[in-house]
Amino acid sequence: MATNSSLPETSAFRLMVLGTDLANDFAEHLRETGLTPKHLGTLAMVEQGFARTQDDIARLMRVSPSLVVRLADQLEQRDLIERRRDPENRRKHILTVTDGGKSLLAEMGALAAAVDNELAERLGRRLGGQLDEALAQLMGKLMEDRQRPR
Amino acid sequence: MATNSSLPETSAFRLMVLGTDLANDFAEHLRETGLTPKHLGTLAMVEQGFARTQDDIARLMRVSPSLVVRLADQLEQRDLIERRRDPENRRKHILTVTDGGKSLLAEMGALAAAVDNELAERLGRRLGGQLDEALAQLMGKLMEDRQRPR
DNA sequence: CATCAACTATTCACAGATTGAACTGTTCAC
DNA sequence: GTGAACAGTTCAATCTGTGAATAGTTGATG
Repeated sequence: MATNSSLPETSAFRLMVLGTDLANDFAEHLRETGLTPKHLGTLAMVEQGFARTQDDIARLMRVSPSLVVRLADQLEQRDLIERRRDPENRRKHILTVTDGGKSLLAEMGALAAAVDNELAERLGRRLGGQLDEALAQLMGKLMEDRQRPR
Repeated sequence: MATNSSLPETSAFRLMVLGTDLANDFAEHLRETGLTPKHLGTLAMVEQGFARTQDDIARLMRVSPSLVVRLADQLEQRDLIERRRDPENRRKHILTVTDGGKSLLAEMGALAAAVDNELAERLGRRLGGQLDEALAQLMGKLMEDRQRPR
């Protein structure tokens, strides 16, 4: 019966649909800033310590290095991040989130928290908690997997 | 403490990241066909009975009607769907998935099932099952919410 | 039944996102 | 010291996705 996997009945598909739909929500709320969910992802990865350089971002988010240049350019223009050369390895740019960046993250964090509440409401406390736990674990594993291997 | 919602620690954010990452996986596997995850979503929504017309697709996936035209064009060119006028309302195009379309869905379903297995493996049977249940409920609610309201 | 607004799909031109190739400067191995 | 690999950048080209304008269809309203 495992082989009777109608695509729409899989968790993978549902995760994709729900995730991209949520990305649309974030995109809508970011529209006025001229930023995209990828900009937000960049900001979050840096603040969280998962990424230090542009190369890290490219690997974690699976986008081309040239796109990361653009994302970083635009974030820098808006004073949301700073780029400075790594003294240890002058090829690298070390990224840091500015106060403005943290403030944007907080704002989007509030939106995310509202969504979380809606999820909890829809699923009930118990199942909602399980979802949180599962997602946290998967996210952790994803970040772990992408730390080194390309 | 609910207000100390660091964006990267929210389920909403994780759902977005994991979902879009998964969409990349699907996109990669679809690359040879020249299709995108949105094409796949269209196919799935139609087969599943959530969508009958192009307008339904636009509403469910939150994309512009003009994009749906293109998606449908390309799916039709590849004989994955059929478009025929609704006799009851000749403005509408009723969409149906062809055998070829079902075959592609099955292929992608196999990929999705493999991902599901990996999820189950990573989370353990119990938590994996909870994730499945939560996603199924959320997906159902999403489809329900988008049946009528724009 | 004539009119007009809403609905569904379409076309088109455009803005924005993303990539790959070519290049610069830097580091590291030999 | 030479050359390969690495981090970042630039540029041109492609692909996605949208909004505006349009056509045909339906339904409501007078």
